[in-house]
Amino acid sequence: MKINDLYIAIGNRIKYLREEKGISQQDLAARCDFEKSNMSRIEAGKTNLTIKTVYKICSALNIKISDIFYDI
Amino acid sequence: MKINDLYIAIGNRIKYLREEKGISQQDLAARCDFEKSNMSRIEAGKTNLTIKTVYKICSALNIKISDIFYDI
DNA sequence: AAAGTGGTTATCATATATGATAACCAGTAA
DNA sequence: TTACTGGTTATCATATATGATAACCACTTT
Repeated sequence: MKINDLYIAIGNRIKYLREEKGISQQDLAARCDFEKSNMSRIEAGKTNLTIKTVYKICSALNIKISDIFYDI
Repeated sequence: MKINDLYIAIGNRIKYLREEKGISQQDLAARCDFEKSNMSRIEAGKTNLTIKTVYKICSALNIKISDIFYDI
């Protein structure tokens, strides 16, 4: 897998898990303490996330980090 | 879990998986195309890894990304 | 002794993730 | 119409991860 495809897969996974919880991008962003624009960037797979950011998102979604990488 | 404990847990996990494969830090670093000093820093949990770096390490160890976060 | 292996720590420059702001679009409600 | 919600994109400053180098330690081998 190419690295950009990995970013996109992670973004898609976050989007899927977020929608599963029925919350909006801006809600999730608020729970993570950052702006909705950044959440959009993340879900679009436009950034090479750090573990800290993944951790914030997982905490906000109340899931484990491994849930993000399930089947990746 | 505090964020620094997460970094340390990930570093420990990488160390464990590396030793399981019976390779040295410097070998793993070489496979990842970076210096052994950086590998030491990573295993010590002194850095907030990016996905790209995790990906390089997993590729070098021939494991899945989710293996790094197993039980974390 | 000298050389090699495995690992740690400090330091630096450079690339880039993050956090923030603003402008924008589409759809819906008042 | 206006206002609100949900999302996207561009841009910027600042913080920091990465990549690299060097010095160092302990241990083993020659």
